[in-house]
Amino acid sequence: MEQYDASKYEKPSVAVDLLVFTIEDRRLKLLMIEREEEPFCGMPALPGVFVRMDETLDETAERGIAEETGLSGIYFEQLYTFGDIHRDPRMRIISVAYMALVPVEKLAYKAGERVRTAYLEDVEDLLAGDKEIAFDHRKIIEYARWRLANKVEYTDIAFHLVGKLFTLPELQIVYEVLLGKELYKANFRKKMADLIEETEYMTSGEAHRPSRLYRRKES
Amino acid sequence: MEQYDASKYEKPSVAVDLLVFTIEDRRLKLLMIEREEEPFCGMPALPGVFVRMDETLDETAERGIAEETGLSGIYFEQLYTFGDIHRDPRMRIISVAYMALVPVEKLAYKAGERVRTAYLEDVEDLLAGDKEIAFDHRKIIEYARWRLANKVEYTDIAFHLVGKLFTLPELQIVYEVLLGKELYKANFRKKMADLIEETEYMTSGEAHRPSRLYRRKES
DNA sequence: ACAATAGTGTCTGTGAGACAGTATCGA
DNA sequence: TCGATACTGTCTCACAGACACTATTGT
Repeated sequence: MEQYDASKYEKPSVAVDLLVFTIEDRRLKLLMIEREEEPFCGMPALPGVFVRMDETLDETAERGIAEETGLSGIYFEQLYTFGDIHRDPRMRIISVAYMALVPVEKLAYKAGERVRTAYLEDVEDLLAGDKEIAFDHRKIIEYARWRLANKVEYTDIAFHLVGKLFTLPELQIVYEVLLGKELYKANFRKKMADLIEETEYMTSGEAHRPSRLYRRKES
Repeated sequence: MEQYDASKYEKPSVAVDLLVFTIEDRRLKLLMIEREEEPFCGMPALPGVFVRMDETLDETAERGIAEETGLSGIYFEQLYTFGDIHRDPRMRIISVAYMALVPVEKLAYKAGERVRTAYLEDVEDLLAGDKEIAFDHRKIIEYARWRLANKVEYTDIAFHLVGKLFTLPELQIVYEVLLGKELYKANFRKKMADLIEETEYMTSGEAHRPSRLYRRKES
């Protein structure tokens, strides 16, 4: 890095692209926007914001999430950085992709106050077929989808897609959607046993046996 | 991203920092350089290069690896992007960290022709104590160390740290060093059985039973 | 013969997978 | 009572862990 005065050279722009995932009606959904300008006008795209000089990448991501959803304090993590030269045909933009996970109730709660026109799109539908997606965002979404399926197997990431209190059938649906396959409830409960704590609460009002509510064990 | 003309604003510089790992004498080693300028003059640092406008991030990483080691075609992957505001006290530099893995024989072979003064440092020694490391490179190295230990458990990443032909005891050492614990050879061999193929070759010349050479199964 | 390392056979416990059964609500 | 979903008990099988044993080289 020595012998190189960076200020003399042309620099790329740096942006953060956001993948806000949630689960609704047993389907994985992603927050998308419809582009209203060229290039890729009219096509679905990931929401994104440019990195400002006075904020870290994580702060940029937080700001972007707040702008799109009105929410703060939700779970997010850096995904990958995409740096192909012409990924944006206008100019060189390096994009640091961030993935956020929100329980759908939180998202619904803030939907009315949303600043920009963002909508939830079914991820499997979006990726199926050859539907066009702006920029290299298809690749980004495919990578995130893959990472999500992977991480659910060896981390507790699924808990970010349910609320503070949840039933085991509800949590099981999250796992099933992310893994793309059905699980046996008996085995699922055994596997989760060490990660959760019973509460005294039960669901009610539905035409079948109520379900106990659990919380995540802190440990 | 609309309504924002990036060209009007000040932009950060983007660099690629490199973590070239190898295993030597049953220890994990990392290619480091000694800084010869302020800031952090005299301190160990990761080699790094700035991203040029006409190359992707992967190409930047390849170029950097070639500059430091003279090698091309070795395994590398993007690690994480570090974007703290003052991680470089001179100016805003966003760093995309890349991790490369090389069998030590390859590195030794090219050591004579090295362009810059880089040297191998024992990673555990480097991270132990409070030895100072330039920039936020300690954090980057710790993250890479953690990721390596993690990935060895659920990927085939360890194979990149041995040559095309290797003995099972040799491969086991790689696993043991990355995991930081000893393994039982009988169990290790069973676990590897599906991933490797016997060759007709054996080691020779050492004062004990020769060892069969294997290669990675393509499958 | 001995030191040193390579390689094998086998027992055990744990945990995933599979499935059949019981429990409890509203209608 | 019935439909629907919540929840439990238990069998099997694969595999990780542990350990004791045998094999083959150079000196």
